[in-house]
Amino acid sequence: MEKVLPKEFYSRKTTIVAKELLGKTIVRKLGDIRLEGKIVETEAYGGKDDPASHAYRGITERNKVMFGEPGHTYVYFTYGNHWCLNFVAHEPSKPGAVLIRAIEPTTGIEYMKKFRSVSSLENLCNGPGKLTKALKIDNKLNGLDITKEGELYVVNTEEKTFEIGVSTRVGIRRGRNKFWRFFIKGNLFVSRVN
DNA sequence: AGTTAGATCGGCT
DNA sequence: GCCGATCTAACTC
Repeated sequence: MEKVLPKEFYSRKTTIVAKELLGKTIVRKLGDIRLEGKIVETEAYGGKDDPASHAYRGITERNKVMFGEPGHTYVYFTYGNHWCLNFVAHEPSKPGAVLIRAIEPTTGIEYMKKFRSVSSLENLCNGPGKLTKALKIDNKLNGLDITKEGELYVVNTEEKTFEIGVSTRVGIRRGRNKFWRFFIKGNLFVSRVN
């Protein structure tokens, strides 16, 4: 049996969860198709303390899941054609979510390539908009419980030792002073090197 | 190798 | 209206 990460895993400080998610495996089920990838890059987004976060200005129809139960997805649309995948993770009564920025594809690679119409493995999932397309993730998966074995969940894969890199976040205007981006050092599938 | 336009949705200083 | 937690394709150098 698989060890699905429980709700308690996500019920901690958002930055801690972002770091802890590195090396874990995302499982995406599409009927009989099974897609998997190892998380190699994440970013933490907070609440009132974080001007870069959607939750900064309080609760809205779009961001309300960031204020809800940890261990659910927050999927949103941006720049006209891109979906971004987040996992809700925070301490009680504080909003927060972890943006999945890159994964290393491990299972179902041929399907992912087809969904993205690219042939290069390195460029398959090395960016937030790319991995959602490869895994066929869109707003239908918003608010999904990822602590249960369903269409999408995260399993605790073998602990391997790796060095964690830390940097400022990517592609934001405000909140550039925070070092809330985490990635596996030296991993080929990280979206960019700082 | 590096830069730029275009795509085109939803939530707001 | 406008701008964003982006990516691709199509250009130029």
